[in-house]
Amino acid sequence: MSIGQTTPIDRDVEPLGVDGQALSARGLRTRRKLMDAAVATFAEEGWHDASIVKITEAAGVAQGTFYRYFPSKQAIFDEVVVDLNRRVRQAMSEGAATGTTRSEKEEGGFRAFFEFTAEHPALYRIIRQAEFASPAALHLHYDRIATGYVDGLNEAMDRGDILRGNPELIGWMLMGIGEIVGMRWVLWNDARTIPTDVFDEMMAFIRRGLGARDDAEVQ
Amino acid sequence: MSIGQTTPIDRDVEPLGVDGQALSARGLRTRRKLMDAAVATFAEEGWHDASIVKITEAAGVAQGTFYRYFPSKQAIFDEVVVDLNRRVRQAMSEGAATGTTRSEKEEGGFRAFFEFTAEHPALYRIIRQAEFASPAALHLHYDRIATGYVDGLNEAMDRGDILRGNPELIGWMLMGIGEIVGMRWVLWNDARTIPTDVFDEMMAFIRRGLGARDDAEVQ
DNA sequence: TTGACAGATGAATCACCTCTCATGTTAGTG
DNA sequence: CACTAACATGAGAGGTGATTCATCTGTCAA
Repeated sequence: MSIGQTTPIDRDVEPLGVDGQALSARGLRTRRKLMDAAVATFAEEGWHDASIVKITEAAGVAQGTFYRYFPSKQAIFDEVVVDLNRRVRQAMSEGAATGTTRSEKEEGGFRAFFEFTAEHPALYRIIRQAEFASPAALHLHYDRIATGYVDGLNEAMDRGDILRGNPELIGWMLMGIGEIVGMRWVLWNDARTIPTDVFDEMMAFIRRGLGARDDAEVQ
Repeated sequence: MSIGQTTPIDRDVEPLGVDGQALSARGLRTRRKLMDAAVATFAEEGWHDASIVKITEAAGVAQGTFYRYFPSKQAIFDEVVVDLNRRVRQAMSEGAATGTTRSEKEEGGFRAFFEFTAEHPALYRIIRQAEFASPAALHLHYDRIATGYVDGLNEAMDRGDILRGNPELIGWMLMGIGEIVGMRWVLWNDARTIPTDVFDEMMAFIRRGLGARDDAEVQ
């Protein structure tokens, strides 16, 4: 892969109850219901208005049940961020893997990102919350995505496919472009995906910025 | 100016009290104290933790006084966003005006943006809040900055200084790059300004992306 | 100096929140 | 089929928040 996720996507660990005990199948099911409800509720209502009452209502469990699985509202929020981050990187990685040429792979990652944005607007809304709700989770989210770009960029530079430069900076710039274009043309348009002409021009800008040479089959 | 604010910066209107009455010099002073306190408090504590109690305490007035000037917490937040937006665009516009060549002007706007970010971290923190606290204000913030780019980009295209393309898209991409690079290298580094090498490489990436021809005196 | 009114006050209201806990329920095992 | 450990419940304890309002104070024109 050229420019996309190459670092392996971290796997879920089987979660425990607050008491540190392993969970039964039933417990696991309840915990998942709470996670799903939390994603939806945080995305719709925001950190503060997403109360435990609303989350547990959406999950169809009692308030007390929440505290069998998460020590606090903060804890479930952090886990939601990590979970969404893992999923978007997974999607980008898979998107990049579909192409054969360097350029196709590059585009595949971006396209996957925009599709994920369209299907999970929660990602955006929750990440923006994280500035205050959980700065550490926010940091981690951006860092992990940027890091995902670095290996691919280094390889592309080694092959002479793009100009040599600071891969971290380039990774962050690509992320910034993707984020703002996704917000403007996917989220705000309430679109299933980004308009073709916008996507194409964006990719052309990026290719010129990277100093990309013409396409070549990768590997 | 080439790529920077060209649309005139909207001026403040003299504000009124909640009852619609004009304010005396004393009232104006109190209102300003509340605005300043609100910027600082929203930036430090976030939308929800920035209570009216804390804002009025920071301003040195009683809780009740707040409601003589703002009908609600929401109202002062919106006004804070509009105010910061006006100030950052002002700064970018002035930064762009210092250069003589197209390229210098282009850089001047970005540099001013990063300096503003370093001096007023509140902008970032408050804008991210706005996703939930005031989506309309968020929308307006980004739209106004993007619009500011459009005229400059159109002129540069007409002169043949940069490749022809969708100026709105380009404006948004530049904004996305500035925002994320500012977050990573100014805010997170707690830096007085962006490192030179990062800034230079960012500008080089942008110039290539724009398809900029070599420098020429503007006008 | 005084009258009038804009400006300022802060206790009180009502709403809602997180988190705890004593108690009830479920499901799988011997 | 009884037992028991894991699971689930929801009422409330203990807080905090936005907003209102009856009342007081400062200022300035006459």
